[in-house]
Amino acid sequence: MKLITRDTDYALRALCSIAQSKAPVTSVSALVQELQIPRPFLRKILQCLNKEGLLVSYKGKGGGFSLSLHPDKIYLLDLISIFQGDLKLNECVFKKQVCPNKARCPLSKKLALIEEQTVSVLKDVTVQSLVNENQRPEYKV
Amino acid sequence: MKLITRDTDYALRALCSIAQSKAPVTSVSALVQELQIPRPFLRKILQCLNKEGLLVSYKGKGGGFSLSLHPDKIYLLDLISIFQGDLKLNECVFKKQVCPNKARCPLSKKLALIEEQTVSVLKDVTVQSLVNENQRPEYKV
DNA sequence: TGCATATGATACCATTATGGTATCATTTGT
DNA sequence: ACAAATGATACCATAATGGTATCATATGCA
Ligand code: FES
Ligand code: FES
Repeated sequence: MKLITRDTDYALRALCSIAQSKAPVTSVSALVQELQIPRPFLRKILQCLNKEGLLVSYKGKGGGFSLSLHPDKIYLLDLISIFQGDLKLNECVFKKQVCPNKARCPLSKKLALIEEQTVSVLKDVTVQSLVNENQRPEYKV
Repeated sequence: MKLITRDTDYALRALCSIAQSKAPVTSVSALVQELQIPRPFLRKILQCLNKEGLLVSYKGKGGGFSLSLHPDKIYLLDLISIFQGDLKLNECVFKKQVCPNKARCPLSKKLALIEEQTVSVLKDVTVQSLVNENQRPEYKV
């Protein structure tokens, strides 16, 4: 079971990379160079992030992307939401015949608890928390 | 993100149904009748559970399946393991260039924590815990 | 003994999600 | 004007999921 899919992953890496860049804008080429992500796929992802308001784009020569939010305000949970939809673990195990009394269903309760715990753990993972902090070299890849 | 896939779900329902049955063996026909699961798919699942040692099968007229373990010893986690493989949330976000220092990666730690919590919540979900207990009608479906 | 009824084994198929390409249009610095 | 960048969009390949189809084998019973 993948909690984080490829596009979310790539988006996260790209955002971290842009956040760490000294230049005011970062081009796709620079990111491809650094992250080794397939160029057209990365472009699609960045365009999406732009539409979602996480990036600002600059067209034309010397163009590229820059963050439109402080790295502290870019949450992994938002990326997951964008690329994978809302984190819903399981609506109900009994798909067709829905539980007559969901509130009393023990499994349903446990799934809800797991979801809650998961969100709680992920909620303070931001781009900021992944870069620079203690100079973690792994996130500069 | 689905924590529980269709076959795991169906297997769980079937096992609960067999556990609740008064008869010594339960036929596929009876289960199809009760659970409204596509017959050939259910057969495949039951054959799998038989191979895995969770069910005993009886061929021929009047045949069917019965539990080979006490419902208390049939864990949802085992079903998940059988049908979905081991519950690994994410080996590593950076797929190709693996972290030079995994132990220091904050995201990796969080994913491990989530996995741990998830297992911890699920580990006492057994067939027994889902049937009869307080006569929950929803699990008799 | 023979047959209906049940599971065992296995191969195949349809749909969807994921991961990725390809192409052309538009903007912009020089 | 032109090269260098992104915007938009349609398409494609692979794998996972969910499901079928078919034939072989075992068994209870008339
Ligand atoms: S099975 Fe639907 S909520 Fe319990
Ligand atoms: S990114 Fe691989 S363990 Fe942190």
